[in-house]
Amino acid sequence: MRHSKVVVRFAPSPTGFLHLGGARTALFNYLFAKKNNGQFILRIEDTDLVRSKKEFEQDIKDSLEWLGLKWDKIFYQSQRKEIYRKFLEQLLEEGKAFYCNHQKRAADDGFSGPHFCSLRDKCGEKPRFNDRFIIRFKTPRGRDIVFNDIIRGRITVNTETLGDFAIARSLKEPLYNFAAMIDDWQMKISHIIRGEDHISNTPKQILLYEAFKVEKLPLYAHLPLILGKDYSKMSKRHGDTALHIYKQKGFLPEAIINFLVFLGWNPKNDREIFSLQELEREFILKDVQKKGAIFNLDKLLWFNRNYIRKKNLEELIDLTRESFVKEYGSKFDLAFLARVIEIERERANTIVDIVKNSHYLFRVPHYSRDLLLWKEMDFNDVKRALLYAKELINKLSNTESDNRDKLKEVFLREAGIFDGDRGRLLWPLRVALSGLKTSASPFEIVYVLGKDESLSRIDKALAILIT
RNA sequence: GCCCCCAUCGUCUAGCGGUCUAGGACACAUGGUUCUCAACCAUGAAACCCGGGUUCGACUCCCGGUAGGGGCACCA
Repeated sequence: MRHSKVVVRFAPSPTGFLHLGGARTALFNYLFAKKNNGQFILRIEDTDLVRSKKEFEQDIKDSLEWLGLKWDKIFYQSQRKEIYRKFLEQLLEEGKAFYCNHQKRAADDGFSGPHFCSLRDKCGEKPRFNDRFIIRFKTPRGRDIVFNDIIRGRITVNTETLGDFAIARSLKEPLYNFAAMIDDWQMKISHIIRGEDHISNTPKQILLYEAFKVEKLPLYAHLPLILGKDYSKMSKRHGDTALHIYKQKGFLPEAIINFLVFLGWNPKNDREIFSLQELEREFILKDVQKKGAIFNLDKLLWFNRNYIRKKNLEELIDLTRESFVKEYGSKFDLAFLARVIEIERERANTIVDIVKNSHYLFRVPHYSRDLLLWKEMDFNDVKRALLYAKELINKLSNTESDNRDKLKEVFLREAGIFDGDRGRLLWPLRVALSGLKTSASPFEIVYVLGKDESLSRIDKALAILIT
């Protein structure tokens, strides 16, 4: 089988931050390109001067880079005005497009639907300069436009439902359907992979290809949308949609990628964890689902936990160091930080959790003395336990207190003598050290805090007991 | 209103006419492990939208309903 070169594009308009849906569209394009040794183009569709913002463009590029989706080329529609103008003039000259000065159609009170303009047959006529004219495509009437969607199969749309759609405000201001088609054509895009919300644009763009007598049309694949919990198109009211928010909340790009690709695609076996590199090999476009998928935060968190566990300590330090400094100041050394992360990573869903949950390791905790009580213990029991713990820690050699496994072994063994209920030693000790109902184990905390700080916190606990 | 798309556990999904007493993952429940939390292990509850066909046989094919989604701009 002969294949011409695969070229795909992700074509966002910089009118908002890159959101999850856009990220997934970009991902599928990227994966398809990689899988087929093709090219992945990023095309910034900034023809709408009013709504397009530099800030959003930057956010899109930053987010894509963060995810690791590198583009091979980048284009800006705002820099291609001359190209659009040339083709617009051609269409006008050939009588395939016409000027129209009809008012914007009201969409508020009941749709009148697409329409065919009464001016469509007066093609050659130049507008008088004091009228406001736009350029419409002269849509052929009563024809079925058929295309074969890679994931949906045959889709048929009759041109009667299209009407004479607008293709430009003026020769200098092309509109979406026109600019996108010209670019897809000129950039030799082989596969157009985009959201389901573009299905209705596809026949319009096909009509334009035909108008220019283009022989080889791109293939289309329309992705299902990401839905909110109530099944409607995901939007702000379903929670965060902008990708940078997820970065900020401590999600790893690996987790986002893995999660996003599984919203609609799977390898048809039980495996769920895939790196981007693995996906580049495994991804099969036609296997993507037709049905929209609901965004499920729990599953994302599960992926994220997975990838946090896969990270080595150095990587996690790099990822969190800045946040730690911001949160707790810079008065700690790297060795200490490494230990903090080592014990807190196990409980973290996000890398922000690692930072936030280790508060008690940086600050001396405050708590009420009742928290020190384990089951039927009274304060005398607590006191005995804490004094015993003090003794234990004092006896610890430096090599012992620096060894996580050794500490665990010692504490677990010693705790065993407390009437067979280790909680009688470990609970009060853990609370004395952490001030928390839930935290890492006391021996892990000793490992992080060291002997001196641990002893000092136990003394504080003993002091609370007396008051 | 018109057009298009779509339909398996709560969610993401496997299934491509008999192997389905419908499999996995997340979430949930119970038990185990355990100083707490997390993790881990075991177990459990949980689905083929409805109605017609086709067929010896339909979750799987066809048609029709219904539900859901998307689109219908001088936005992209």
